[in-house]
Amino acid sequence: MANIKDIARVAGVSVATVSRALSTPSLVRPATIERIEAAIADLNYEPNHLAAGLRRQRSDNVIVAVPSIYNPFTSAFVEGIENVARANRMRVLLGITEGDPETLNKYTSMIAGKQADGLILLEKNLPDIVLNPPAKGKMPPMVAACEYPPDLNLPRVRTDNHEASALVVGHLAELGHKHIAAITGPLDQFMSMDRLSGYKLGLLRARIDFDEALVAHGDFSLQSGYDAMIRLLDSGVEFTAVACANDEMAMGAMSALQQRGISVPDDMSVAGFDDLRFGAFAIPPLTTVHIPTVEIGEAAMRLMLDSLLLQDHEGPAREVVLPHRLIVRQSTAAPRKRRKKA
Amino acid sequence: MANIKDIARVAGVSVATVSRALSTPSLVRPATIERIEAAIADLNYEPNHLAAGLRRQRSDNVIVAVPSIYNPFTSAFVEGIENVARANRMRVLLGITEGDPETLNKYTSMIAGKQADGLILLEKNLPDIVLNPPAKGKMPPMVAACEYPPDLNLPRVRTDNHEASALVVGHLAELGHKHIAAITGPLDQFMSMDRLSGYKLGLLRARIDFDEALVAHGDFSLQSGYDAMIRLLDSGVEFTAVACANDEMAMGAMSALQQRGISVPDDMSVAGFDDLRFGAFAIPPLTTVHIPTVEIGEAAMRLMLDSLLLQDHEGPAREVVLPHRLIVRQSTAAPRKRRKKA
DNA sequence: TTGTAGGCGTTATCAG
DNA sequence: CTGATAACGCCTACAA
Repeated sequence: MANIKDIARVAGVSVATVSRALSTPSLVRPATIERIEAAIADLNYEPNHLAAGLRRQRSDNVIVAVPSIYNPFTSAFVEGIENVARANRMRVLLGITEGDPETLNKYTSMIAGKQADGLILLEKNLPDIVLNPPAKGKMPPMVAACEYPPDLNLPRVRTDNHEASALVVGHLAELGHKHIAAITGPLDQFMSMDRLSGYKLGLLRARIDFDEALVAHGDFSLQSGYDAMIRLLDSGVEFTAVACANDEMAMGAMSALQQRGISVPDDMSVAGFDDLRFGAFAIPPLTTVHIPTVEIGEAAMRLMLDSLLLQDHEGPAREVVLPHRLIVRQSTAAPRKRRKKA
Repeated sequence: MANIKDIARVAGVSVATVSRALSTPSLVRPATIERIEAAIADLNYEPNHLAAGLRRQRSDNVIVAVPSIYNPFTSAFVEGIENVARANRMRVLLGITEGDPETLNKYTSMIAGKQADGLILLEKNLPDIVLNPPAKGKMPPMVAACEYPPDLNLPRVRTDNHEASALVVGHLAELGHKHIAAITGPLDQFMSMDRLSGYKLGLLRARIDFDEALVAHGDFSLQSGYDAMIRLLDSGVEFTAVACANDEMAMGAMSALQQRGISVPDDMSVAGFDDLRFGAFAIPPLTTVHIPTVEIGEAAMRLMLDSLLLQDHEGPAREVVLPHRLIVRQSTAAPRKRRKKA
């Protein structure tokens, strides 16, 4: 493979000039640039990114830490991140953790090892380095694109899960529902907790008492939504609506209802969260909260670019909150009069 | 940041020994290794991957080129690729192309530029370098994880879309359907063509005449499945079953049918393709063909690792074909007797 | 506007 | 088993 020296020789200039022609063309005479470009085309030269990176101490990669990418919710974030990265000559290194904290820690050390310049977190876990900060100024650039404890001083982008969840419950209450169940996500995630507390807030605003028996826990998967709905149904408590912590569980729940012969929305209203594309084509189409997932990814990557530009990553971190909005479709409706369930 | 020289000094050895201790510990006396490890822990040393890469002329990255990752089908592949990459100390660089051939070509030149060691293709397009091969031995390592023209000499992994599609149609015919429609993918993709020709093969085997009027074209999206079904319905042709080229379109089609008051499977059987998780929870649960998407990704990455080990990438390329299987759920059933549609 | 030269941090070769 | 040292290819003062 040709290198910068070869180009210099063929173009009859020094390597410095070639390097400048490539990175700061304004400093080089146009005629010289032309000769250099001809040589580059001739020799099929491609700058060695490893060598440049070693010299400049940066890899132009960001790691995205995500438990799994095999679901529409997280892959939307990643798509947004990649969009912005690509537009800024950076690359996205996929860091799948499978929820393992040790794997996550490896991603932070990859930054020290110059395999990447920063880390975007889409994970319930936090790397050790956040809890045990190293010497000042040694903190790797990090951005959080999901819910974390509020006292955490990290640039972050998110939506207001708390409010959004209350919004859904408000919608259900407005329709006239008095007994509104919830299917939550795994409670070791801040996002799930936020959505659950939003559910409680929604009840409070509607002056409906919270009833522990109406809360079932899932893990955000279709199957867990199905299972949670079956448990709710079998428990014998009365309810006419259910607010699910994401669309997948809502669709799982609808599947369970259909199997039990309970009609949505006539006998049961179901609401989701996230606005996956599948929800619009569910049967019936799913009422949900739109979360701008791709945009969150884009904003996260922009925050990362900012961090990379800044000298130190100390000081109060920026927080970007993106708007959600309720999307009412046909899976929610007013409850039937005096409906009783076995 | 500490470097190998610092470690060498603190441990009282030469840099060569440190390097060996890290990469080939068997060549170093255990006691020496211990001293080195102590120094590494002391100084919080992390090997500089850029420097190592420059020296060894490899980045330990693979690019995966994919039109978009924001859908369950492609993200499953990528998940599989990452799984195997991670287990082999390699990283996945996300290369989203948005279907743009120029972006794809950039990914091939990134290999020349040592940003990555190889390219895994999950794209309908082929990079120019495949069609205009450079000098012998200069071909970057590539693996195809999707359908391409059969004469293409690239290591590849796939399923038999042709047979699988015929299998679905066979299932429908066996149920007694005589008028089986098809909703295809975009016909500029080999995969769509394969699935379409499999549909024709299935008809042939069932001794059913092919009818152009029963074929509607989509683009693999939910919306396009919905639209295609509406077109089919509005065209006035008679049919009692539809084989869709993927699950998303099948679910879009079911949504259209529901809206038109046509019952699945009583009035219309619907079959999908891919076995997305959503299909199992669709209403009714979707009959489909299981494609081992994650496994295909894993196999593709293994093929890539093999390519990287081999000196030259010439000679006949390996092909791995993974098995599919029909999954019969409730969206398909025998047609109603003497059913007529307006 | 251009050239010279000293690293960036490793690995690998060659001696010992 | 260990050490000295020459690359790997580029960038960037500093000089001209």
